[in-house]
Amino acid sequence: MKQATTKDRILLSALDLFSQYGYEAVSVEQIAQAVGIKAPSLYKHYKSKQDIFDAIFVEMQRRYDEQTEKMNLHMTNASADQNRFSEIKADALVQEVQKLIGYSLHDEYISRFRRLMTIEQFRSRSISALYTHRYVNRFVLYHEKLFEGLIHAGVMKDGDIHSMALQYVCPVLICLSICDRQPELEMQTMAQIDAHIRQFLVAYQLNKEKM
Amino acid sequence: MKQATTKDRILLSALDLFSQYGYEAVSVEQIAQAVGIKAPSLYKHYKSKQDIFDAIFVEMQRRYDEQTEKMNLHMTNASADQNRFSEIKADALVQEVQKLIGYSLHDEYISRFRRLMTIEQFRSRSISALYTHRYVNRFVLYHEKLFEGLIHAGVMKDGDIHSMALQYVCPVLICLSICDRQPELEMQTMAQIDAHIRQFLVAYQLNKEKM
DNA sequence: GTCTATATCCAGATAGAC
DNA sequence: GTCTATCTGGATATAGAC
Repeated sequence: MKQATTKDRILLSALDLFSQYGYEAVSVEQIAQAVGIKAPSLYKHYKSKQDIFDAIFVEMQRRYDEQTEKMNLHMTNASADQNRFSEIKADALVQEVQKLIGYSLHDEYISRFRRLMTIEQFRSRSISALYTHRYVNRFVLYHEKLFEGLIHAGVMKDGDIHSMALQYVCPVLICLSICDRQPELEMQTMAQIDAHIRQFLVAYQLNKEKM
Repeated sequence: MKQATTKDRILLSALDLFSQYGYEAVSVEQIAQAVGIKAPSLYKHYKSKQDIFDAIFVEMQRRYDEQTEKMNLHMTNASADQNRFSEIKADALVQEVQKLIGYSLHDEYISRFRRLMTIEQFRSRSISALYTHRYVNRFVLYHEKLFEGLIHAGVMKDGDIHSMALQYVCPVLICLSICDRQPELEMQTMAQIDAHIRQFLVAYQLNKEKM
């Protein structure tokens, strides 16, 4: 575990500023100031302002891949997740989702990068597509598979799995976006996620006694 | 019905450019060029670039109020909506939602302003709050009231109305944001909204025969 | 109300000393 | 690897002719 280099600190400061004000609105001098150096010194680490922006994307892609790899280990056998779900203890499920959301909200790289993506999403096709994939479809697709298995296992009511996945995932995503925008609402938003998950289970969990 | 003045055309062009690239990234010269004049001419209509930005917000607030007033006339007696819903013909409901979404997507002011809000949402508290209210809470609150009435009328299953409203509204909002980002996905996204609404009715509509 | 010319300013980036 | 000094371009905005 090595300490953060100046190059790393520049990247994080730039990410912080870009994610709040947008790329164009932030000057190189501001970034340098946040790091505690003068603007020209910064050019020893990155060859241009655009270079810093690009480096942010490379770094976040690296972190994303790293994370995805871990998750794959955790669920190559997607059945593992299904087993966890098939008991569907509401309390445990809620806690797990909230833990993930909390991480996603408070990690200084992940949350800032998501905000950066949000405000730069209309600038290029590739960013648009990346946004939809990473912040919407990935979660929907995961839950489609999960629900498919749960229906097959007779734990969940049958239905259109894509719509069910949307109904489960989208409220969480919207709550996340609210917290990104208004961190002061985090507690009450978390409570809404709690209620949402429980209501979803009421609506879609198969009541075995009645079968 | 008077034709658009130069001042109006400046506002619309600026809105168009700001909504794609952000305020800072757009130059006054670009706006002028889009209108077909030179930058200095623009200062006869607005006293600064910031003044144009502010005028956009004033104009959109005016349009919003105008729209809201119409809707209030249409539903001061919220029961009117409940009556429409209480029959809940899926086809009609789907069509109505898709019509609203289509309008919201293709109106040259509304869609651009929503994109502008999206990319400027982190720059000030007031914009953040405005965003959450206008693009999330307004719809959730409306459907909470609606569902409350429908449950009371015995048309819909009982449950946590806030969560139910989230599950109905959020997938639509997410689909809208996808279309804002990737207009080429509009058709398939509309189909997803269709399926979502039908699935929601399956999950939450009370089956009267079984009562 | 539009233009050309111009003032002013500031940001990104480089040169070169230490 | 950091600094000061500086170059350069481009942006906002103004002045004043038509």
